[in-house]
Amino acid sequence: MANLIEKAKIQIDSLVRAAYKKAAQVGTLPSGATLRGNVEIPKDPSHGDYACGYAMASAKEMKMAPRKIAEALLENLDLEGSYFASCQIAGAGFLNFTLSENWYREVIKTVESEGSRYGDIEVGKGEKVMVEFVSANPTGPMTIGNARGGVLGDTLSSVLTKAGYDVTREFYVNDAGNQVDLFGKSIEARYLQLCLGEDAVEFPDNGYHGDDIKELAKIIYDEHGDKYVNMGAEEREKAFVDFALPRNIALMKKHLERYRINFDNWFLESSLHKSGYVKETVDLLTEGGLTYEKDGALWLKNTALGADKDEVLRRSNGFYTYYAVDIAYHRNKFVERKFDRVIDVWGADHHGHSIRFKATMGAECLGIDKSKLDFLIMQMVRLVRNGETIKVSKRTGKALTLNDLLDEISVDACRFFFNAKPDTHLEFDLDLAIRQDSENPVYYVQYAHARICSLIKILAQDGHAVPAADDVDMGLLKSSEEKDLIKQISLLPDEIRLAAKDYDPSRINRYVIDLASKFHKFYNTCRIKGEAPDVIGARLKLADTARQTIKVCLDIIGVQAPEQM
RNA sequence: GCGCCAAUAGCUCAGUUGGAUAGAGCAACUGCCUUCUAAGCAGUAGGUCGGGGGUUCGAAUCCCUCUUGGCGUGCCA
Repeated sequence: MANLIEKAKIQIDSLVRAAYKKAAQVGTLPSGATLRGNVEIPKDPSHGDYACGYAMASAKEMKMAPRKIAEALLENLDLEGSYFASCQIAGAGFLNFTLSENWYREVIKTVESEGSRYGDIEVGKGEKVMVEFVSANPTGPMTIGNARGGVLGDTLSSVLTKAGYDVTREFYVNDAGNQVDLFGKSIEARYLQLCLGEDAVEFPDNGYHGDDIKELAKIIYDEHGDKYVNMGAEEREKAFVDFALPRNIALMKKHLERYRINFDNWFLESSLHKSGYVKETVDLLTEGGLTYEKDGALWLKNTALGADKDEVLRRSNGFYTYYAVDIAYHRNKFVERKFDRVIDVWGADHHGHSIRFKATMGAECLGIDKSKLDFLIMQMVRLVRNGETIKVSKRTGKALTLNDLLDEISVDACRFFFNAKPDTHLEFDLDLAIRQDSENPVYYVQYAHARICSLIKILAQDGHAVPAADDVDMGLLKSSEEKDLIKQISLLPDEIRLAAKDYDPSRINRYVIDLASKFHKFYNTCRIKGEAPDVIGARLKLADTARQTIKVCLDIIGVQAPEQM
């Protein structure tokens, strides 16, 4: 449960503070100054393992040259028994620290004792968090956009779990409202076309043109023939929706499971209507003086809450808008289910909505603390095929579905690919993705894992088991490749912290690629078989520690860690 | 028009939240397997960090402005 990086940084901070105290007592530095600045890991290894810029940051207050301050601090620095072997002054006044054996042992021992829980930290303090994601319309199959949102939401949930939050994954099912009516009308039109001929019925404006709608009509037709032709339209549409919607929802569940996403909860929009919760919520807003009527519709005074425009809550035909339902849904999340924090993973096409919606959440009468609602806005996926951008749209039915995608690309490759930084536009080149097998970085990482497994197996045959950390002489791990690998391993808990703080699970991808790279370098430089027994033990232990850490990362991303490739 | 997001090597992207000489992976070129997995490693080459101002010891990073691209601005969701 320890964040190794923080441990090291905190230790440097207290070591330097102690040094300052001593220097002030001796009189080489002015007393009473507050030491400022922070500890970092320099990107250039020749600048030490850890570095701090206290001397520069304090120069103004102490009215001394940064280098002079650094010298005074160094003179009074006592590294005895610490994680650090030495400290040097460099550049404008940086204090550069070099790690000691104590530290390397600490890392190996931490991974050994924490195992699959390595990387777990406690910043979340058990807070109840909901991550709502995918929430695709059940009127059709999930698209490539849902593939991205799915991985982001799922991986973010895993990251937050490791960061110590109590996470609930939720899928919001839009099983009511306009688009469901349109769904029914679309099936109806296809059905009647089957019964009466292509030209007998006009397809509704804005209807769903996808082949999946035709298939649904065909299934109904095959089973029931033309028995619905003479039925009243309303009754018929309802029958079709009652048949097709649960079927589509079941299919989404199945496809998401294939994609290794399992939701804790599937929340039905219709439940909010049935229980009267939508009406109750809108009434609250009216009582709070935040609504008005215009042209027969009920409006929300969202501008009074800081938004750039007002919103319709109830249309003149008496139906509630998605906006009203969304307010009710979020009131349910916070007020009824008492989540400490809610994260909605939305596409960039809902960005404007998210800003206005956040303003609405500030309405006092709702009893919600709007700062507890966060959005993870992900940019759109541009699908490219044969060098051409394909416009993704469910309405026109041209979208590539998630399930079709998984027929062509492995789940591992797909999950790894889509776990990219949320705020960049992602270009998905289908031709490239299909032949991505040996090119995809996911295989680079998996290969490292398989290599280690094989290594351990072969050495076991020679009678060399992976030793316990206490039986390893850390002093034998002295090459830069070995040290770099241990240092990389030590970063994981801090990566979890940052990924959780920034809602950026793609950090784990970058981290584990780096980790695999450090391992491959170690593997090529440091041989194991044929070395002296204590060297074999130390290196085997290091390799196994790397293996465990890779496994933890792949588990977070939802990618398999193969034992052989 | 207004709002939000972006722009870094030929391509896809990093850049530890203001730090030291801007980094990887693909693609190109050169080496390394009779020894633990070559799906790997080492090396070469590739840059006006979209343009211009400003803030300071110090800017790819913060502020202003312009350019280009994406998304939004519905009694759709």
